[in-house]
Amino acid sequence: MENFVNQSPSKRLCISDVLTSPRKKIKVEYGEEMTEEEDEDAVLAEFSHPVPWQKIEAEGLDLDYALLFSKEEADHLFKKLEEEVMYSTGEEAKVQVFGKVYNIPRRQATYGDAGLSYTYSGMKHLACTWTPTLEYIRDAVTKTTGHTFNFVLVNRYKDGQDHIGEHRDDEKELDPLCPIASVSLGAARDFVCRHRDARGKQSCRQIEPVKLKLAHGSLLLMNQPTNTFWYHSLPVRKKVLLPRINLTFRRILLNK
DNA sequence: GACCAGGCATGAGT
DNA sequence: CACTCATGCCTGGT
Repeated sequence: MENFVNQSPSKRLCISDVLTSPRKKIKVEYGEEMTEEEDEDAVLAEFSHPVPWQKIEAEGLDLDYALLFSKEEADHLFKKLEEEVMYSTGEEAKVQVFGKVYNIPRRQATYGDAGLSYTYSGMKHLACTWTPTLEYIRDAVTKTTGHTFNFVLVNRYKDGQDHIGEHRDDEKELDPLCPIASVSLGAARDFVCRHRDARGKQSCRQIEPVKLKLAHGSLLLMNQPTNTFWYHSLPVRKKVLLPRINLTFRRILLNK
């Protein structure tokens, strides 16, 4: 546990904890200065309260972590997603690894702008049209980060047995200028990142893995060039008994 | 018992 | 064409 990144909320905020909002930089301290611009825009104001971001950096790794939703709002969003999201079944829920076909150890769904599709792990997935709750969360992420997204991959882990193995989100069809924004709802889960050169028996480098606990209502931004050099996974955690829903918002390049 | 790292030995993508 | 490498499970260590 000792090499987990310290995510204690009591962490003292400092001047470097600054977020670039769509319109301007917002100081992190509470008792923020409200500008005329924000005053006018109630919708923006809803999510432009100072979010205390935590920057997580290592060689070739650049993450931003924050709590985006209160417990109450996150509870509500989780419940709505449980009602709205329809997950893949049958062939769409299988994956081929080392020549063998398996059912994926989680439930998965793809939503996004009309006509979009996303290919990963050799499978092409057509996006369903956005649900109201997915649009709401997407817009909250956009207001907080200044990035727009046209696609979301939904992963539901029913308990600590459900998981995802080490991989990179390095698909060619992703817009390299846009980070992947990962929203967590439900049970907190460990999230492990490993540098590509520190994997395997004859790994050429000794680089410590970066471990995070992704909390209910949190947002993790995976900035460039993280996905070029670092693999990430959500390992099995036998003691976790409750479900978690993860939304990874992405920008897919058109006409690809 | 929980967790982790390595092996897998086929096949798709570049 | 000759590579690289895998969003999975299993096994044997700690």
